[in-house]
Amino acid sequence: MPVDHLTATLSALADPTRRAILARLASGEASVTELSQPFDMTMPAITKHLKVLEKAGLIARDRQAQWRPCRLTAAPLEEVADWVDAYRRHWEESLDRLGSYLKQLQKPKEKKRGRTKRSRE
Amino acid sequence: MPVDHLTATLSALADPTRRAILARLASGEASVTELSQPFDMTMPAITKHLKVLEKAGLIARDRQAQWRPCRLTAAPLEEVADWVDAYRRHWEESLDRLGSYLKQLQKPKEKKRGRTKRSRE
DNA sequence: TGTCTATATTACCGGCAGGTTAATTAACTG
DNA sequence: CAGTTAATTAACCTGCCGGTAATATAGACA
Repeated sequence: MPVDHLTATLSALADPTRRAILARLASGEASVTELSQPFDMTMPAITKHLKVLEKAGLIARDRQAQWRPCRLTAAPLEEVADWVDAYRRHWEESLDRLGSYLKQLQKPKEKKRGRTKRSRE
Repeated sequence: MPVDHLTATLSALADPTRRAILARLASGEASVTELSQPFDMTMPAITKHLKVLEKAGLIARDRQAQWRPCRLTAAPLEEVADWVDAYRRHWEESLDRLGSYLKQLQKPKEKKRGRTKRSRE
């Protein structure tokens, strides 16, 4: 129960079962029993996972008779997207470095040795 | 030590200390002592966090004399970005719903003629 | 009413995550 | 070589997490 919103969201997402639940809910509401079908796991376990997701604000629960269907509320994911996006430059840069490293492998260097056989650019 | 790559990454990111370490490394290499400065935490604790980050492939470690500086290797974050992006439609949709709800509030001309002096909020 | 169905709650357990202190390795320095 | 600095390892504690079984609650329906 971290006050930190992002931490709560990422903790919730860190479990594969919970991600699977979200994936299922992406295609529409579902009851707890429905949600528990694909998993080799008892219902209380699923209920616990749902509580974690609910606290993170990733799902919401309705109440129709004895069913308490869940639906996806994806808003907190935007915060995750924003956070990770701040690092986009870094992973793209490393791809660039890989690219220029490969390029550098196939053409002789220009800096160190003064003027030798330079190719274009 | 989950085999699941995405799970390892998200688990690593779920800790605020580890995210702070990544943020620090985004501005350049740092030694373990440097990294531990901002935190009220002993060095072995930091070492453990670094191990988690390293297993997730989010940092790499060099070796210069008795220092073992860390640097950011952000590649795994791309997987996170891709995963969360699959849900972008869902949170944007809910924003759309909010948007049209607000719009509907301030111009009730066609469908509903209400205009019953709602309190703002 | 009683019973069936769907779900939640309680109590419990094993294991791991995150922290500590103390000891240890590794590399430089005088 | 001894001493210092940097970092890791070892041993340990504690609390939470993910699971279980058993029980309770709430609504549907005979």
